[in-house]
Amino acid sequence: MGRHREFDVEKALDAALCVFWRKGYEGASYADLTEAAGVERPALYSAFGNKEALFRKVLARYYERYVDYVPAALQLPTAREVAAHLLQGAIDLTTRFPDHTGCLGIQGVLAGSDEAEPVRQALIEARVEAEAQLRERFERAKAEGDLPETARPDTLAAFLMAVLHGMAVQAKAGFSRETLEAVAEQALATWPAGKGEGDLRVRPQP
Amino acid sequence: MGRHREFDVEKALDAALCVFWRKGYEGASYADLTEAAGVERPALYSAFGNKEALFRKVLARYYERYVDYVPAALQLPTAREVAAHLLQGAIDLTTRFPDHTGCLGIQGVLAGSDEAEPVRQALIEARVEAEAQLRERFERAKAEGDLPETARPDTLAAFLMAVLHGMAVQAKAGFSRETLEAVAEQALATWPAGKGEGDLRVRPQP
DNA sequence: CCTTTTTCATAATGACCGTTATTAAAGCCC
DNA sequence: GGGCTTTAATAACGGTCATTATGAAAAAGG
Repeated sequence: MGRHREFDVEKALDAALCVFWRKGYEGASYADLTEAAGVERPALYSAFGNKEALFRKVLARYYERYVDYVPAALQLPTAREVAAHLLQGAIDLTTRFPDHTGCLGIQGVLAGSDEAEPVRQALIEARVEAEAQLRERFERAKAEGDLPETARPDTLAAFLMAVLHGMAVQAKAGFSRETLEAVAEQALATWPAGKGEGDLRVRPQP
Repeated sequence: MGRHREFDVEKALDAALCVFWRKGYEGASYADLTEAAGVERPALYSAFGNKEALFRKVLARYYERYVDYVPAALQLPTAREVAAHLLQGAIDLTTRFPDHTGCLGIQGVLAGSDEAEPVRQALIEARVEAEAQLRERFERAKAEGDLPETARPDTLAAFLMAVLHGMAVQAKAGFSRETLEAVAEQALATWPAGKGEGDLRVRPQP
């Protein structure tokens, strides 16, 4: 029983996602959030809890709906394809929307006040977990022979994450998709070749 | 004539530098700044102007005193040495101080409120200028033959900057110096060889 | 229809933000 | 040493922050 909720929770979350993406966790105020969502303050609190809880819900949504290329990439057959797909996916994500470029997981809280420390740690943990998945995938690739015996899966994972993070910083600075694709290609040029892999380009032509 | 200033302006700037480095521009409050500097609020205002002016002074100091390895690197004889020195310098800078890791130029304002937009743009411009200097250096290297004719100086500059930014993000997340050195080595593994350059390691052993 | 329950909107909360009067203290010139 | 200038310290400024009390509006049950 009781009154029905009038606003669309999904749309409100999407609006909050955009605001956090653009301004980061601490840079986004409730004035921004309520204006974007078209919903009054108490409605956001009753629906999502406080600001940190709202951000965590938004972050989960972000990973589900925008960073879904990561699990997809991890299932590709070779380590090189995994890396190439991750790079291309990150470029798409960080440059697709002109009004909120970059990556929420990076610019959410890179540095901030003590009050934002839990959120900052949450973002770090998410990145660490992603890197661990990547390392495990490359260990498998090494076992399967599509990475050479001399390859270091942990280093490759850390390197790839560094390039991804750096491209996210550049995307937030307004870099073009073309520039980022050149960066990705250069990153892949370093990629150790497995058995019978000679073509080192991002998207091999037939 | 008039009363002499009692606090050390240089030390106050150093203190503010540390605070901004740790918490970013908007994350640092005047309560933090005055406590770190041991100086009351009005003294900071009369000596440096408002928060943005203080940050810009701090940023200039940061480049002078901490990022001085960049102009030094640009004068090295080969493009590869330039890249290697930049990578090593960034690793040193971003991991040397355990209480303020990462890079002020990155985590100062990556994303923030509208009020921080001018500072954000200033940081972007500084990075763009650094990348332009790097590109020019690599163009010279190409002309001098220590980069091959197929090399793209703009791409190499953007790639190197991406790796540097990514390492700064990782350093702020607490990554160890050893990990970052492995990342740097992997980044250099792709480096296009000039005439008679075969050794692609970061620090060649005798 | 009336009560109950939930949501809505208005507006207020205390705390902290960056910034600045205001007043007292300290040093130089005449 | 008095007048003048600059700095120091206290305390306040208006504004915005995240958060919430309050009461009206709306829907369901009995």
